[in-house]
Amino acid sequence: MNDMTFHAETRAPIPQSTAVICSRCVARNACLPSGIGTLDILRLDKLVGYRRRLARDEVLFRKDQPFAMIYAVRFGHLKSSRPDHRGHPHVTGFYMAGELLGLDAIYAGRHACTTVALEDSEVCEIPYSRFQESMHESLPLMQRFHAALSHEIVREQNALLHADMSGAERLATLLLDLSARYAERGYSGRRFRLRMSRADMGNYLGLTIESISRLLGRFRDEHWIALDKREIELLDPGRLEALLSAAPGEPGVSHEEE
Amino acid sequence: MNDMTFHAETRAPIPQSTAVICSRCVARNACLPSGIGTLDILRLDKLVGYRRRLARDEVLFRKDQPFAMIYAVRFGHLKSSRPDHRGHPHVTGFYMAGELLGLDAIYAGRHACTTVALEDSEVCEIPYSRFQESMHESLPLMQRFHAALSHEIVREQNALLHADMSGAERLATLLLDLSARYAERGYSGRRFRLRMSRADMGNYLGLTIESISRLLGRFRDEHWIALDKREIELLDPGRLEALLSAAPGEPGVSHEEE
DNA sequence: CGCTTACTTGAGAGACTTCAAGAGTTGTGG
DNA sequence: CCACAACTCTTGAAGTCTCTCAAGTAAGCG
Repeated sequence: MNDMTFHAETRAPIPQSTAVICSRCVARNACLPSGIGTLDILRLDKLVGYRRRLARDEVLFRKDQPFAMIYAVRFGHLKSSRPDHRGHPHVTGFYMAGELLGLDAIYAGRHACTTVALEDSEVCEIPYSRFQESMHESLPLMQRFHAALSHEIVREQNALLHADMSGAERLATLLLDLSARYAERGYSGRRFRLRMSRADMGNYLGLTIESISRLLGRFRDEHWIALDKREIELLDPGRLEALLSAAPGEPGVSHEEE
Repeated sequence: MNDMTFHAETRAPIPQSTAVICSRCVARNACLPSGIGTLDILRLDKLVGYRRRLARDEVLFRKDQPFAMIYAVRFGHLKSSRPDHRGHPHVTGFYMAGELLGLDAIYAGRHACTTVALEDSEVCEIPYSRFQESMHESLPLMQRFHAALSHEIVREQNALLHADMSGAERLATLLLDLSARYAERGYSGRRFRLRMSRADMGNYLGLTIESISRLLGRFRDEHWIALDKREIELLDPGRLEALLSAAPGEPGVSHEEE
């Protein structure tokens, strides 16, 4: 449960940059090094010379800032948000070890969202222009990056499916998504800590904080989850999945087509 | 109004493949050739040797099909959809001239959505492996492609902001988005034809067909739009934008931050 | 230990959905 | 070329879900 926790005695002045080696990174299997050869990992090592520590609530980059770096999460958790049409911030995603940040900035040359640390975290800085040169030299590296970009598109599409889901379904989706991502990283997908506030969850899912609270309470009462503050245990993941697959009166058959 | 209309006498047997020249394509400014040099456009020409015609309702590719090509829309309109957690298809986007299709397939090597033509349309086929080789040779081409991928991420994020919007706001967003994309392409952003059914609009926005119908009716009654079947004219785009920027009792100031 | 922040819980209001029916379009075959 | 069938869209009424408003409790931080 206390897996990915990072204890910082100080919160303000934190060492800024230290050398890093991808091939030994705990996040390597979820990150750019995944699936590429030793030679290309060495290339990454030279590229990713520095990492950056962030205290909780510290901003990694702000919307509209000029784009220069992409970032890979080493440990900790971050959230991205961008103003909606009303100017209110809307959470667009949560990020954990191995995931890439800043990809949405390539298009316009400026960051499309603001990203802050949900807890003390560390990210690798990858200068984008040098990264481009490396990709130009290494086809596998380029392919790996394209896959990462494509993956991000698919993830956004998944989030898009929330549109006509009920509150319970949306919350179940988030819990199962987090669970799967922890499991992918070798952590428990059954017990984990919700790094974000109820407000962030609600904002991300398009629900109010009160609805989140009530839904979590309902899930707890149904014994689908156990809950203690932000510690959560999925007692019956199957029921959560069932929430999604079967609608009232509908079989869970996957018939697509328009 | 009849701008992008394509008349096909026959609907079943359609010529499948013809040579194409990017530098003369009407969609070039919205497509891959945009912003790259003449030399690289020639490179694209050699790459994009063939195009494919689609009759209305014809499937371009299906979810889970092996990924081999990306596609660029020459003319016409298409929609992508993927099954939601209930197995019902959910529209993930509408595509028009110059836009790229199939980007979400790079990650898994299989298409993540099913894409069909909303009307008679034509797309360019770009063999992905050969495209990769070209990008490996040409840095500008690679950069252009990264921008396209990043753009797609931003677009998905925009759609994601729908989460806590009212039905009226969602519909206004779609109408203004379509309007802007037509304007970008040199067509009227004020009068255009809705290529998709009310059902598709509702599905995309997470609303029922009845809600779409009622909302369009309300917009018409308020004289914000004129409507005749699927022909629409934005009589007062400012009011539609106002719907989005100012919430009941809220100034439209853009204060971000968590 | 007191204040701020995070979360929980309750009651009423509003928005969208669901169910149901009807009108308008489009396409096809006689 | 018209008539019927299928499909798309519109409109109405009741129901449900989530939001809004309002306290109140618990936890974290100085």
